[in-house]
Amino acid sequence: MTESGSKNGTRVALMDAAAALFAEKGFEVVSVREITTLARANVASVKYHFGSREELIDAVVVRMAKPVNDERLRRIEELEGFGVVTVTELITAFFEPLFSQIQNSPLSEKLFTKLMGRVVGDRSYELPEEVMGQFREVASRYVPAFMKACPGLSADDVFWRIHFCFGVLANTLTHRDILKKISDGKVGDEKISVTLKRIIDFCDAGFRQ
Amino acid sequence: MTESGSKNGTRVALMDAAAALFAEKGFEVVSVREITTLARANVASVKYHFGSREELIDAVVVRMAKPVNDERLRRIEELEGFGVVTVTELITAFFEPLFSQIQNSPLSEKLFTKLMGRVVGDRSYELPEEVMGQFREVASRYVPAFMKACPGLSADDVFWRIHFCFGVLANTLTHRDILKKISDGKVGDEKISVTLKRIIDFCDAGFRQ
DNA sequence: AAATGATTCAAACAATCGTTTGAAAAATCT
DNA sequence: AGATTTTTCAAACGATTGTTTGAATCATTT
Repeated sequence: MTESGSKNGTRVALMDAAAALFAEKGFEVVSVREITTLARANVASVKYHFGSREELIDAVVVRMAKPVNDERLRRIEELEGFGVVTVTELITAFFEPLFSQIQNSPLSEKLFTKLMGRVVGDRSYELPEEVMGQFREVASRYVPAFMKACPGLSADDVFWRIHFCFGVLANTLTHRDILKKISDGKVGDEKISVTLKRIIDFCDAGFRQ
Repeated sequence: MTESGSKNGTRVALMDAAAALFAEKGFEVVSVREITTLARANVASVKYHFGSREELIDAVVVRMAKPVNDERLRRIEELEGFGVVTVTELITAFFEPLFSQIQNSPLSEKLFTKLMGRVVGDRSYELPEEVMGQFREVASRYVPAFMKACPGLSADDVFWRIHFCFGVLANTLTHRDILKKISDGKVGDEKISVTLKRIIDFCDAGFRQ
């Protein structure tokens, strides 16, 4: 047996435990022993199933990112089939796939969201090459589409604004709970789909200025 | 001698070295020995001058944040003296003070910017209580001002959009170098004042929608 | 110059880190 | 059933972590 059969109990338990801890604390500050303890597995199981701590992180990140980038490609293909594409449509097609797997995830909505924020925004570790490749492909499709949708803008402007959209997204997903603090608990309780709508509207207005 | 005389050589050398390393790598992943080595000081000097690693981080963060929040208060006071205040003015008054000390800093513009991004955006460590207090005071002045400047918006909307502005700011400052990568080196070389103008324009449009 | 206080230093502290070992246990195959 | 492979496990590996010690050195004061 080599791949994702039904009896990979420990393997997925490790990934699930790691995902929950990474979401809460960040990739760099979670120890192998924390993960194995939460997963009720032996310390050595990480080395056995993944090779190293770093490769466990990679596996968790790939599991999060792969379906996202796949659907991003699917959606822009669909969009461009219809002819003219607007900035609003591009931003939506780029952001919405982030949550397509939220139901299939072993994580709660809160943790899923937080981990996704770290995956797209935390650059204190290096993205696995597999994800980098996916992202390069996504970028090669979306960047020209943004250019075409904004004929008045220079390449500089487009790149910067895409970067800003990333910022809004990553920070909001990772630190959605902070809003409750700075608003004395009055703001911040809503489903991620509602928040995503806010994010898209904000980025859309910022992008189109 | 107790405070900031001329012969606090080691103390400020430690803070400068720590600041540079925190900027490059983040607060959590820099060891005391890295800091003392860069500062050409003994390992024990951190304990002697600051008490602990955590308190050294606090000292560095306070040194960054104090002048920022002071000038934020000064500027909103000045603004409100003139009567009606616009969103654009508020965002500008909130963002520009981030770089008022960039010339006085021992760090390069690049590192200063990156560290400032981490100070405002990295929540993997707890802000020192002193900075939290400053920030609560700043928020108590700016949030109502934003409310008043946007009479049509609910409190929820205002809080969320302020949060989004934070996201753009923190992510852009911390990861300004990433833009060079994703644009194949064609975009990303400009003074921080130019980038700040972009950020303010983006946030302004996003806020006012 | 002698005394006092502030600072530096090499060395070691206990704790934790990711990783490795080799044998026991479990599952699978012949 | 026996043989073989896969998986688990307790224990220990060397390296690194933040912190602590106590004596040596420096600066300042009496």
